[in-house]
Amino acid sequence: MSVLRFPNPGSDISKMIFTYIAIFKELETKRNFTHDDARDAMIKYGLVSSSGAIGQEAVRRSVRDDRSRDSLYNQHKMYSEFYRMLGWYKPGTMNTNFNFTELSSYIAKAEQDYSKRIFEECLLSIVFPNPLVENKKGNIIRPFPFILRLASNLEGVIFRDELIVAVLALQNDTLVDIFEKTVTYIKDLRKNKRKLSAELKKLSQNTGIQTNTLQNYTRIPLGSLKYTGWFNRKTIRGIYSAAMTGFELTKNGQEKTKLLTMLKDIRHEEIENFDINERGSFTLLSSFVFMERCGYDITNFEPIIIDLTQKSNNLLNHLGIRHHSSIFYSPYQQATEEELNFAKELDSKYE
DNA sequence: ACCTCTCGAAGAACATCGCC
DNA sequence: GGCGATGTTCTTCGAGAGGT
Repeated sequence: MSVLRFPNPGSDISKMIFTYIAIFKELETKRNFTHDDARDAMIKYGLVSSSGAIGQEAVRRSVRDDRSRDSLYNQHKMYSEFYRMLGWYKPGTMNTNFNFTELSSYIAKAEQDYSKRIFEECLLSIVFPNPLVENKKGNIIRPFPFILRLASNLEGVIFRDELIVAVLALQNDTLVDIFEKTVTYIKDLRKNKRKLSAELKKLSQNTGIQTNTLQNYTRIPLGSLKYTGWFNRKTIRGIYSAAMTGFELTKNGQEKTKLLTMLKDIRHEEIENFDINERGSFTLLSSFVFMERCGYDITNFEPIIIDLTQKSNNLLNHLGIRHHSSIFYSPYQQATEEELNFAKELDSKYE
């Protein structure tokens, strides 16, 4: 039994995006930038504080001999975990330095609306396992589509602690009937609040993780549900015995859920046995689909897309994909370095 | 080969505020 | 007045660098 862990740098998503753009602007040309480099960029824009101070004073107060106790260092460390999940950072030469992914320039240079759409797509594409973030626990899950689907099958509402016991604690979301089982599980919990609390406590005991900490894990997920406008946070009465803060699907969220049902959720494991020509072509193809879903016009690339579809034909058939628009796969978050390099080279040949 | 020590990743907790 | 959200700070642990 293990729990999917999200870092807890905060829950203000727009700030995290703004921070990313600031870091990108400062370090765009730097290869293998470190936590300290990024910290300096954050400081420059007044985006972090430490011990009640900002700017260089914050740096001064934050620095410890033991780096693991350095608060600003830790802040960026947690940001970096999330950016990696989103496919915005990729590992550099070491575990402690980073490079920007292809997406970075789109995010930083995009109009406000585009950066939000890119965030949404990346959020939906967060999936474990993946090559960017190690997850030692081994949970297999694409959490956000699962959450949307759950809510829409449960009176349009989901609660924080349900998210922990039913989603973060889920071991494998690809098992047959797992979705239906999870719905039933939550319906049963909803008979009374004590049952939910008991489940949370049980999970805490089984995993050795404090309930406090488990709740820390939900900050980014819940912040994201709000930021995207898929959910509203409000006091919900009538589901549990007492009134409780919950998250209610908006019209926006309902539409997104519906859209997702038409897509084929692809995990890297399903394609890893194909040869690199197929995988590389598919990687490039999926990047066009990804950008289109972010709102970019790709009609000019139609001939390339047709060619790539042919080149990855076996793979697409294997997945049961008839048209590229149903591909639900983020190359920035799921593809290996080998596949990305192949795709890049292929792309340059088309120009 | 084994030992030691450092450091970063991961994990946990504290502090405070606002709201029901 | 208690709960939840959030920003911030503190703790644990194991990998691996470097010494013997």
